Amino acid sequence: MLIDQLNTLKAEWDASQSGVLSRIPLYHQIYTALKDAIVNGTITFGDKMPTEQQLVSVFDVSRITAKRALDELAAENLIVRHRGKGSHVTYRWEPSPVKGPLIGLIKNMSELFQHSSTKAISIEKTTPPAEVRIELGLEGGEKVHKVVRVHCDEDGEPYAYYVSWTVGISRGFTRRNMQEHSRLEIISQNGISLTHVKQTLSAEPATIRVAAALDVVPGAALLSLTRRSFDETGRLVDLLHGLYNPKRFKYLIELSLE
Amino acid sequence: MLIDQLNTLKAEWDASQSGVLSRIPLYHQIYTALKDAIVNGTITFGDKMPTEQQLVSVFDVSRITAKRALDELAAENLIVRHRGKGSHVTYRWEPSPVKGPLIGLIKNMSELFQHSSTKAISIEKTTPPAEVRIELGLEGGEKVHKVVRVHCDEDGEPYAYYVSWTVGISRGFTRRNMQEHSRLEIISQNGISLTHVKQTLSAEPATIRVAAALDVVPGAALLSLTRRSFDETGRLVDLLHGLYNPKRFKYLIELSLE
DNA sequence: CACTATTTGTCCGTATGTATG
DNA sequence: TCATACATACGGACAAATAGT
Repeated sequence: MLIDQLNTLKAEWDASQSGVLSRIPLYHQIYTALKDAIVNGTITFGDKMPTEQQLVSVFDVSRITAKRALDELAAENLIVRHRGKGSHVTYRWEPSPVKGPLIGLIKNMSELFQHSSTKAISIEKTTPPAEVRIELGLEGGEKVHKVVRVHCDEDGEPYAYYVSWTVGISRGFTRRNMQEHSRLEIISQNGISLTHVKQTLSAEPATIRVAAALDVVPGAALLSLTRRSFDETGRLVDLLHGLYNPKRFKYLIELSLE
Repeated sequence: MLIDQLNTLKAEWDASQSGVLSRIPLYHQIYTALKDAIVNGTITFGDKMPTEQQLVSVFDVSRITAKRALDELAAENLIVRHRGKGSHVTYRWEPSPVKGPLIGLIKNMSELFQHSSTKAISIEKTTPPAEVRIELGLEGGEKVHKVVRVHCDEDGEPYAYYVSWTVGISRGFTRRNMQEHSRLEIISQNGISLTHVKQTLSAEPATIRVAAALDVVPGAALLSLTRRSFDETGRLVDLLHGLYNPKRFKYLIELSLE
């Protein structure tokens, strides 16, 4: 490992020495910094790790602390340590190919629908929670269509979890019908034309329920999409909340600049 | 605070009890869970906090640990504590779902730049990790410009963490210059015209370093953006990886349908 | 008014983990 | 390896303020 690479690690380490990080043990912070460099391929197989003395001088810690950081890497078989020779990386980095469906704007939605299978978990007419009720402009006990779905890719692996609330639907929201037609098609069949859409993308941790459906651990980071669809009068008729497994799904935006 | 709200917190806490988080003190983890509930408005002004004994039984910790979590909240003036009465929330939550800036397509970038302050953590020429090296088509030891930045909103709260790798830059990547000009402007000044951009949006958990910079818990779900910028010959010249705190930042897409 | 349960404040001792020199 | 210091976490004990019976 080059000394300036080490200084780079130190610089970023210094910049983040506030808040939560200060509560984490020093040796573990150094261990993490070095581990990141190894698993990212910045230091590759066979490279020499910084010596304990280098870590002592660069990170300004005691030798025991530096030693422990390296020991933990050795315990994970990321490096090997030899007296007189130093520590060397044994982890072989391999590029991870990106797979899974990519989605762009809403036009691609129907295409996406063809290349993936949808499983409706629940279709019901019920009273929405307060947040949703206010957004849809509903009275107290009014019921609307709630649909929970899971999308799977070609291999049958789940990658998306949807919860949607739709007002003004009188027919078509049946399990059989939703296997053949997309939700937007059914809304259109009910005489509602959606003219305006607002989407926000964000991220949120997986709840236990969603984690089980998407085959991830609870608390895992998920890409989240909130789509508000308005009709020609500007009324919100459809509220969609989508959660995506980032391993199997990415949101692609491609643009040319002039 | 209702007991089932507390159990919800505990469930989320359990879910994230793997990996990095376990190195953070118990009292601080509980403190964070409660603080999130307060600043998110789950528990609002005047509400009663869980008692020390409730925390003890729900989180299965000693009273000292539970007490310290509440004491830290009191030290931040988020709650007040009284003998015999319990602890009550003094923080007034205002319902602004998105405090930070909203961003759409790349045209808004310069505008975004004006409404937020940028802090460059490190600017240097170094050898990138293998992943980046392959994408940029570099030989083994070649060095490129690496810039790590943090964006803050009007209140000075950090909401974005950027790491960028740029090839073919000979001048202008200095700390002073980057305070006045955006990175894309400097690239343009170097005679490189970016004609094509590919962006993918995804989600990933915060590393301890990023967590510290963005003032979130390690492992928290972050919105991630990867932007690949190409010049007129189709060569990748800039690789940007952005991480956004979803509490302060959402990616808005607004479209009209025909 | 006393009595009691609740809830926080303060103190003790002990064990373990972290970090230095 | 040793001695030292500090932080974390546990269990327990008692005191003091509050609210209800």
